[in-house]
Amino acid sequence: MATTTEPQPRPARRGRGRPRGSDAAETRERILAAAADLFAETGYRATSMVSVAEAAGLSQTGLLHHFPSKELLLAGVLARRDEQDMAALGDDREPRGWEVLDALVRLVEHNTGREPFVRLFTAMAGEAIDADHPGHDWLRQHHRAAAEMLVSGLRQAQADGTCAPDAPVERIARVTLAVMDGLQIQWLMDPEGEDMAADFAAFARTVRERWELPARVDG
Amino acid sequence: MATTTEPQPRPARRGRGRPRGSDAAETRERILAAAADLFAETGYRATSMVSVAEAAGLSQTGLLHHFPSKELLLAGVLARRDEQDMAALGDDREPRGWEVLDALVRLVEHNTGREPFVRLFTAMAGEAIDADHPGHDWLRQHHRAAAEMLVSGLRQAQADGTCAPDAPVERIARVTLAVMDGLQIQWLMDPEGEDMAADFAAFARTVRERWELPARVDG
DNA sequence: ATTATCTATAGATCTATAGATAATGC
DNA sequence: ATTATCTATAGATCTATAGATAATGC
Repeated sequence: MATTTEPQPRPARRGRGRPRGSDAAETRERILAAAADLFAETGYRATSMVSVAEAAGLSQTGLLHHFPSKELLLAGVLARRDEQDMAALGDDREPRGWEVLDALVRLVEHNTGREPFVRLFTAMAGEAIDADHPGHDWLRQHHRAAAEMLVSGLRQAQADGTCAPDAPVERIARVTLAVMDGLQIQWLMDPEGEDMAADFAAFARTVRERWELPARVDG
Repeated sequence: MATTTEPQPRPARRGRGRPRGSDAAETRERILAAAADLFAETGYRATSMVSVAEAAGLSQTGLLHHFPSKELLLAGVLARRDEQDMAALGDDREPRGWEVLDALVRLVEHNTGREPFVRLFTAMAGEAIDADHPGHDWLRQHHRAAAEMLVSGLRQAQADGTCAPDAPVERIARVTLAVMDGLQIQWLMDPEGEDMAADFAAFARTVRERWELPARVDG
């Protein structure tokens, strides 16, 4: 069931010229929101510009005025997604030891409430593996950034003695992100049935149990 | 880089009627192999029947003779994938306690050598989340079967006392499969760089360390 | 007669360009 | 003058049907 993207009836027949009170920024945002939902459901390649235009309530050429090509539209959608991701992470951005893991747990909890957002990522993770996909670099960048955040947090925990020095931090990072991505797929297949937040939190707990050291009481 | 699917030059100009020595079964297999690779790279929806026909070395209508619609072609590809999966698991099919986990570790190792196969699954996992996708039920079935295999193995381990009775077997199953799926994405993004078999084996070890009990020595 | 292939083609798309038109902003 | 929208349309596809033709198998 498409929650978000019923093809908006264009606000009255607009006819030719520029409509009274049209707002470029607002239209752009409407387009990006519609495109994000459609790319999330059907993927980038299988989504037509016409369907995006319809969902955003303008003609296909109206859409092309704001985004001159489909590829530029994707770029816009992905950039917007990154901004939203930043906003969701908030202060959790800079890693402070084990708190990176807590931040991820909070992020997964937060994602529970924004299915279309998660769906967009999963759709991209599926189709942008192909090196020729216009979202390929974005996906690589996204993975790299997430891994670096986790690794640098864990390294910091090792530095201040709260994480075992022999913990394989890079492996832990890769597996942790794999759990996140994998649980998202399962959750999207059955959003009512699966509790991905609880599963991920439980996984995070086992990681800590395995590698956390008691904080030194010095000073 | 497409490893597998260079558009096969059709074996000489074939012209109209039935070619001498044509073999339906062999042609079908050639088609399915080509389609699997293309669906794996570009996804189902974005792959055209013409491209499949070219890769298999016949005309588009020749392809339609063997698979009367694109949807039936997908069904054929997925059925073939399941058969190959069965073959790869072999005797590991029936779960015997902790051995299910070993079987999965072996499967991941095996998958390291068949990138297109893994790619097909990941592509489907991405696009078939959409309930309208013709592969949706297959994906659900695939997940269910995998989870059931793991769960029943772990339950058996609990029954014979080698797994802690309070182990959350269903959660362990979900997280384990999530790790598999997630590592596949990372590996496909960089098949040289990532060692998904080692990562998964390490994860499997931590699961056992956490929940395995020493076998009772009775009898 | 059945089967495996092809050519020709219909009918729907799909992306993008060209150019008209009406509102905004200097 | 610039901007936001539209109509019209070109040129590529894309799936599928109709029907011809040559080999196979009874």
